Amino acid sequence: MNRDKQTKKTTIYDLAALAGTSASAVSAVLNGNWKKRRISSQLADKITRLAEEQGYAINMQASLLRREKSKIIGMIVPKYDNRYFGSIVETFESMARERGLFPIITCTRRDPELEIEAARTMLSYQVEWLVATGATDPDRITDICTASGARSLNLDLPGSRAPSVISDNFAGARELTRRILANCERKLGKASPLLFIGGRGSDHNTAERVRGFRAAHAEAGVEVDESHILTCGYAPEKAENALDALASREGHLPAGMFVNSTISLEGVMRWIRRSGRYDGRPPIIGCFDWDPFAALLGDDIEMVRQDVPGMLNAVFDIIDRGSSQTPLIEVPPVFMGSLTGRLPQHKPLP
Amino acid sequence: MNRDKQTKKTTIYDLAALAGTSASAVSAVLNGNWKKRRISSQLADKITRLAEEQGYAINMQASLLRREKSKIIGMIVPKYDNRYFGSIVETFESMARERGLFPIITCTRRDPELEIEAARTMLSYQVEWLVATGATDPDRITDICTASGARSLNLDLPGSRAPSVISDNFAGARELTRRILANCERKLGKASPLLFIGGRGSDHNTAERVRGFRAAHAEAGVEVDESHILTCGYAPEKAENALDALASREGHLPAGMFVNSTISLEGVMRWIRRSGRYDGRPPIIGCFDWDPFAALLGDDIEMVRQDVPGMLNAVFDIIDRGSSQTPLIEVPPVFMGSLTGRLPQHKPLP
DNA sequence: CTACGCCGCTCAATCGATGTAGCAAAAAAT
DNA sequence: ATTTTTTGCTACATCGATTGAGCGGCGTAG
Repeated sequence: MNRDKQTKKTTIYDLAALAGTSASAVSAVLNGNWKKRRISSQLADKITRLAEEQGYAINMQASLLRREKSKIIGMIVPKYDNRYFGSIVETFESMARERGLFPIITCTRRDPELEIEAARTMLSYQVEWLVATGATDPDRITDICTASGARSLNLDLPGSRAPSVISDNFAGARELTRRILANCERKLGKASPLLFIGGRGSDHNTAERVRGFRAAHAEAGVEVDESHILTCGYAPEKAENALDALASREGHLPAGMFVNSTISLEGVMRWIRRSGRYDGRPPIIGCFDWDPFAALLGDDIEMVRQDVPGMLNAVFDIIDRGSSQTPLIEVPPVFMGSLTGRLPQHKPLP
Repeated sequence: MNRDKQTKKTTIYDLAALAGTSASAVSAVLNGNWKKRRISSQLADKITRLAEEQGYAINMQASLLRREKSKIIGMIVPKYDNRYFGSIVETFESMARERGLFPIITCTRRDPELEIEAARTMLSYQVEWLVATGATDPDRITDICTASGARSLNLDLPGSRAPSVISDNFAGARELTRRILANCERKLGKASPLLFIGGRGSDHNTAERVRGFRAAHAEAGVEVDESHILTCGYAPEKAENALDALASREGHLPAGMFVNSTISLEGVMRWIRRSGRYDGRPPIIGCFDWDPFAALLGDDIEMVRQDVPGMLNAVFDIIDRGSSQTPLIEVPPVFMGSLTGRLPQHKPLP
């Protein structure tokens, strides 16, 4: 066990040699159960000091190989480039760390292949839990995890074989639509049917939001124009193209819009600027998602903010309890003005 | 080596038993060097098929413990909540994966303690490289890495003991300032000294940007007002507070502003709305950083976009070459209109 | 004076994958 | 027919940390 200072890393065997003791003692001291193993505090101190001096860092690979629990928790996310997912990832990381778990996160760029590959890779690293955020095929991921003895959990988009935590898309969308309709009425004298743009028609969230959109129209006695429901996908360009197509086939454009995400809103805003079709009388806009700058764009653009801390509290509740049911938890989103407060923080551990 | 189907994971020993062969053969087949080890293709096929059937996933902890290289690459970032860092992380991940490296990323919330702790944790996981993004004390991280035989590399903020890849802050800020001054002149008839807001006076980037800011003023023959250089920190609230303080002590506010990041811009925009001090004649704004919505805010808010793909190309050039010099690489940022194109993608591997 | 227990530690097996060394059988060379 | 080479595989040590079992020595009770 002779090692060059620079090249090789210090191991417990090196420390044992230096301290004139055994590797077991060093291990026991450094992982904190030296009391249980009846190591004297003199020896403990000596070993601790030596470890410090030598800049010892445990080899997790070795440690995890031996232990039964890895304390690693994985998350896959579609993108990092908006506030919603950014905030999910940041909150997830700090809540995981609070619990002594090591978070590993991977961005799958909305690529179904990559989602599966990422899940497999994470299982190779022995994750105990995998949180699949906005996954295209959550049940597939659940199956892969189950086969490897890991637990999985869906966030943002629900699956049927693992617990799912999502926004209350129906109620959120209904309330958002109400507000846009009210703004229309206030500004234009009367409520007129809105445009729905963005999202995939096939995904649960978009379907629920369309349902809320319809419900609010029905309440207000306004008839929905079916050709104005444009679930064209999430990318900004897709929204732009959809609007181009709509504008070229219709002379009259809707006075108000329900935009299904900030990603789509990016395309919508660009199109409004570029096309000049709304010059003078900008459309009344509501967006299912929040962004600090987007919130400042119009005079009163309505934004629903998904309650990220609330959703992650629910996620970690499930993890902490380790329950094996598969509930669908719907967290109400929050309505907030552009200049007012912030979301509550996630609740710290007791 | 008898295992319950559900609870325990399949290992190469299980597969060996099923195939009636040895663990070495299984290992050789599954990691692809069975030709070299002279395993017959019949056996290889059989093992591959069995692995597939059993849903075998390699135990990376065991594999990495045995191998000399981990192929793990770490990155620490201050925040996920803006486009700059989001894009850095996303590009980093995909470039790492292209090279067969496994990226692990941690967000340190601009907390110096957490930076160090995160670095140590990553070293425990045997990272071969650690990219410290926007670190408060990059050299400390370099030292910790060196002590463990890992390489490190600074991104966004430079250090002195490891290679650093940063934006060309001086030239970028000078050009941005020129443009803001030109916009002032165009709109107001004459160029007047600008306000500089955001960033930490102590950090390299802010210092360089202030230098560029001064250089452009000097070129234009405009004198800088020293009391209008507000390096108040990055958080939105800090910018708001600084503007409050400025407004309460001065009657006349600057006609134009150089905002040091989108984070600070968030506070600046909120303040402008809230205070009403600029009603009617909004300030001419330039921002050192880019955000799609912020770009749409004013009529022509100037934004410099840091060349993230370019910076990460430089980062991975260093990693690929494995050179041990410590250069400071300054990547020119890009000026782009709010409605025009996108940054070039990172260059794929040959 | 023996017996029993506690203290403070060490030994050695183990986790799963890897790779070197080596072995038996078949094929090729002499 | 014997030697050499090649083929196709197995045995075993190894990576570093963990942990159950166990072992001397000392103190104390009987």
